[in-house]
Amino acid sequence: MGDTAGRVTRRRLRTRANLLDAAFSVFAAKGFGHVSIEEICEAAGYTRGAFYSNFDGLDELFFALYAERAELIAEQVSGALALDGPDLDVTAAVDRVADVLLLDRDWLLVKTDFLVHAARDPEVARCLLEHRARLRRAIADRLARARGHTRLSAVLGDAEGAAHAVVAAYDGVTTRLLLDRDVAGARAWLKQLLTALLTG
Amino acid sequence: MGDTAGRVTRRRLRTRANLLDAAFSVFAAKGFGHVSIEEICEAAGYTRGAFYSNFDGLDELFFALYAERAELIAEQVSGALALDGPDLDVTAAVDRVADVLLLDRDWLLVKTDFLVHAARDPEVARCLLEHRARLRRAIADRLARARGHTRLSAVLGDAEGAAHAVVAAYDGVTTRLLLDRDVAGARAWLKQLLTALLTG
DNA sequence: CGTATCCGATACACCGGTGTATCGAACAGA
DNA sequence: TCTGTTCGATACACCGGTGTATCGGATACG
Repeated sequence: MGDTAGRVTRRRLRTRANLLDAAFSVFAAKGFGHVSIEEICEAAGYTRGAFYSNFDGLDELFFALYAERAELIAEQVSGALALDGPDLDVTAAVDRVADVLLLDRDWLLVKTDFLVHAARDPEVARCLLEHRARLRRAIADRLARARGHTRLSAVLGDAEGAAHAVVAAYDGVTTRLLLDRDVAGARAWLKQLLTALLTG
Repeated sequence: MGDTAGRVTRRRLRTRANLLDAAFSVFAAKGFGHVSIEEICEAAGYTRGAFYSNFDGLDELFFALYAERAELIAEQVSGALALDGPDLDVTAAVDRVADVLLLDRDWLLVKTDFLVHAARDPEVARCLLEHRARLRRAIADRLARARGHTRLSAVLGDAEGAAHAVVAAYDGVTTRLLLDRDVAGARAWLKQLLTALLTG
């Protein structure tokens, strides 16, 4: 915590990372709120001593965990969006983004847990909203670049509106995937939905 | 539980209902998984004795609670769909349904908690999927009836596909509403999305 | 190497929730 | 009103997780 000027400490980083990894699995399996600190420590092969030395409590760990993974995903999405030249068709980008977004069911589980958490804590909600806004902006930019080629549906308004729709579609498909566990189907369905929305 | 042939019991029904009502508020406020049996009892004005006399545990109560409310919503939606004659335009139905679906934030919170729960328990998931399928069928029927008037977007396929899209849009907007708490905005946005999807 | 520092394991006291068994009060039916 | 049954309050034993304080071994650095 109080990193006033402490030594660099190599071991600490490893155990912290191990705890985070273990926590991810446990959270995905049982859900935040049904997980004890001890469970995580056991899964990681440490004792509570290690935990309290690295985190203030479950909430902080959960938040750190989410932030870490969310950042990772965001980078992947940005990468997938920026991949082709300035004026290729949207459908290719849609394919790549859909593949990235619906990669890992465990991540969707944790993400949804975090959503539920944020829904009850305005502070956390603001943070999540900001993160989503960043993603949305990336999408909107990409859509704007493609405007010359594919006319966007007029009902959705500008690129910002269309980006909102894309995110909504993603969230909707996520819900379905959480229930039926059909990743391939979800991807196909997401692509179809996005196509319907963007090339309407 | 073991209602072999017990007397009709009038008081029991009231306390059970009271417990369910209180549980709804508590679950909405804190989220399943952060709620103790005692909290619910306290909120309802009973002791654990009453609770264990009516339910086997938290899970059963939560399930009963969800089933009760979900049934209620389903009826309201069916009503909103059936309201007009056999061949009015979809937009009116869309308006009414959107108003019904995004009525109560607390319900969305509990519903999402339940989703998260179902996502980790195939048994529960099957039940939820069935419930969703029933709703979807009602929507598909309604859309099929309107087909003569408004041509459905070809990308979505038949009425079933379109109904899937409607549900996905609803889920997506729900997510957003959970975060920004803007009910009016969410409704407007849902209507816009559905319009874009159905009249594309 | 030596050593000052850091990290994480161990032990301890504590608390809140759980589930059950029991008993008095409320209630339906005659 | 009387009575047998049901409901729910109370009391009890119990457990699992929490957070802290302490200590020995690991680690970076001179």
